[in-house]
Amino acid sequence: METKLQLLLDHVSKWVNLSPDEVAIFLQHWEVQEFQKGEYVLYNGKICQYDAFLLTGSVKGYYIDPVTAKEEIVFLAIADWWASDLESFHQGSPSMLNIQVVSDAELALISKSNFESLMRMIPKLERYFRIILQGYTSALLRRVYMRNALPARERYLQFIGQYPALNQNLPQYLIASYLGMSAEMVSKIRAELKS
Amino acid sequence: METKLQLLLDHVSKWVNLSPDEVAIFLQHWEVQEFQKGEYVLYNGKICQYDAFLLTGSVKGYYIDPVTAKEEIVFLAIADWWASDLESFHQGSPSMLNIQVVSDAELALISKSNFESLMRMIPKLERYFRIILQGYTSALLRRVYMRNALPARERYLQFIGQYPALNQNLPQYLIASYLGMSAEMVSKIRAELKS
DNA sequence: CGTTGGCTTGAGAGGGCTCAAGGCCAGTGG
DNA sequence: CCACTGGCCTTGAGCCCTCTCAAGCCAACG
Repeated sequence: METKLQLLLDHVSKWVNLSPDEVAIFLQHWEVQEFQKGEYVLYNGKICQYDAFLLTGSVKGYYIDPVTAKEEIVFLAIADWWASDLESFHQGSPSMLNIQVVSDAELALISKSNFESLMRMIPKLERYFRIILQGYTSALLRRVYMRNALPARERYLQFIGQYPALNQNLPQYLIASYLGMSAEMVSKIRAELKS
Repeated sequence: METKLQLLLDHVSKWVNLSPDEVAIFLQHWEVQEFQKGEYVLYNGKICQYDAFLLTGSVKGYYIDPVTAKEEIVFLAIADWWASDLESFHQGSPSMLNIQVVSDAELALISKSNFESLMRMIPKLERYFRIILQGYTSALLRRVYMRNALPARERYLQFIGQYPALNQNLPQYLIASYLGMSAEMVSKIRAELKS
């Protein structure tokens, strides 16, 4: 069981050093759960019970547009990424998002109470999460900028340059929505790039 | 001097309780600086030396599009908001952003070394910054979603609903860029709303 | 009172969307 | 072994939202 969490442990260890005792405590606070393609990690309207780290597979976070009834991809995640609705998780508010598994996945999950307990027992993990969130906000600002300033083709090129792994592991209609363009647009850009 | 930092202290106190001793330590780590309209807090290409909290006034963070040579607003900030390039500040990398004062402002500034020192002396501030960043990521995700899913008019309506203070204190061509639309578009939407 | 910065208004153009039809697998069941 | 199905991608036609460009207006200010 613990071995599956190695990926998460490695991730944390990039930023903070944990003693063997702390590692043991850390591991006790998590559970690993397997999800199959199509299963939901979180339904919109529900409260997000777990913060989740992806060990394998891929998931999408999306919002259903109430007018057009179409899904809008808010985030995509593969192994080594975090994937949850932080606002709902930390504030106990109903989530706006659906989180669904795109390809069979293993997730490391931590409940709110375990999260709080972990922060109390190993305060330096606050630092880890602060640093992770800093990187996340930077990435999101870039995403906003790209969406506002760049035409579809440039956005797609930036995307495949920055996240080749996402590009290879996810169907392109999800990537299109993530990038804020239609699936047809991605198809046309790809065709144009080949020539 | 210290009194000007009261706004910041109040902000922090919403999330963590500081003892009188800790408050004293906290205050020693900051400096207050006044900026006039048009002055730059950060130039792109430079390393962001300070994390900054706005006490009064307003600032804009923008990026100059290398192709069109136009400025793209990445964030807008007024009193009670944070405003810096976190990536540059924490990683010591050259900033992509310019940060410029829109209307005369007072900023609470903390250097990188003071920031690190403060985290060492009052570790629970890690928690404060983690929580602040959580809220920030949620706001950014909403912004991405809105940009992708909503037409200009709806984005503008959402904006004035959510940030009336920004709408009232900043010229509309900045708001337009922030929302990812042209200044003319905002003008037309406003005209339409009045009728 | 001329200049400058910001807002308004209108005409024309275009990037990207929608809609629709068809192609290409991979899987499933007869 | 092969038709059938569903999911995904492709291609094309037409359209619309929003942009660009241009001109004019108004208020603030030196």
